[in-house]
Amino acid sequence: MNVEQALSQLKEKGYKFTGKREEILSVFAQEKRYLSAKDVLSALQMNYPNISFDTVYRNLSLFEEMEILEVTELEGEKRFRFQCSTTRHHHHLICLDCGKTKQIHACPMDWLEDSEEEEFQVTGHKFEIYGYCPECSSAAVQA
Amino acid sequence: MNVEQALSQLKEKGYKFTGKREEILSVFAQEKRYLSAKDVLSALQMNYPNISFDTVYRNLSLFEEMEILEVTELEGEKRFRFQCSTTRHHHHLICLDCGKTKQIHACPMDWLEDSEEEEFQVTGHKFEIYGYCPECSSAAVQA
DNA sequence: CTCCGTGCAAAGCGTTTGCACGGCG
DNA sequence: CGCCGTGCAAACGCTTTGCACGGAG
Repeated sequence: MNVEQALSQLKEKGYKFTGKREEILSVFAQEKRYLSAKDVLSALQMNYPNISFDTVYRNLSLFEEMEILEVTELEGEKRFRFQCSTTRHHHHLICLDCGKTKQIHACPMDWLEDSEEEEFQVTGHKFEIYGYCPECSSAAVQA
Repeated sequence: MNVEQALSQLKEKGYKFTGKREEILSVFAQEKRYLSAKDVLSALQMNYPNISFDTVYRNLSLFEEMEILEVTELEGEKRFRFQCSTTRHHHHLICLDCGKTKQIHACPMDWLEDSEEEEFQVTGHKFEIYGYCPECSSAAVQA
């Protein structure tokens, strides 16, 4: 997935093309890490000083719905990142400082014995590993 | 862990014994599932009609700090449950409807190849399976 | 008698929604 | 030129905090 694909997906579904939408997408395309709504707002304020939280939230929700962005909830707030892969199921190591991620292709659900979940009607799961990426952990040592 | 142990732990650390604290603990001891602050408030309002959210939150935080309760964040709100085990690491299947849980003793961290996490300084992880317990899924069918 | 625990009220934070206008298609 | 996207403002839900009083130790 890249910005062009996302934009044409918007067009297909009858959503309009706007400079703000393009820029939100390019921020995610460049950063490739988890960002909060606040992060996105700050990034957009350079070129759009009057942009509001509403617009950011509305577009983030739209992109989530269209599966252009992945979402997770971390420390009480939603974080979004560009979809790594629409086809392959995966999990992440997540840097608690900068939001950078590393993919993990193994999924614990594959290893569970069926007996473990047999009584429950399973609808989803979450597996995330938290920590600090090389850059952020070395910064922490200096501080 | 049971209510008595929790109460004596409070005493040890110099915290006072109050009827509300005891009742919050007994609610968790009886329910043995994830409850939101609102759930706890409702439960306490029977015997303490004037109890406030502040008291509930303050005590939940205290119990969390003392490791009497486990916490997770689900659908934008904190949920608490009585500590299953202070010694053995575990994960849960969680019913999204009633908060009931089923322990899973296997931990995906044990199965990961070390290479996967070598660059990150890992501080924690979350593995939860969501779904509906037998009671709640049969209720859903009827509805 | 001394703090700690509590209720009240207000504020805090992230997020959502109603409204009217302006710009994309 | 019609409707979607936007900014503004207000409201929302969950949680936290300042204050003064009352009850546990």
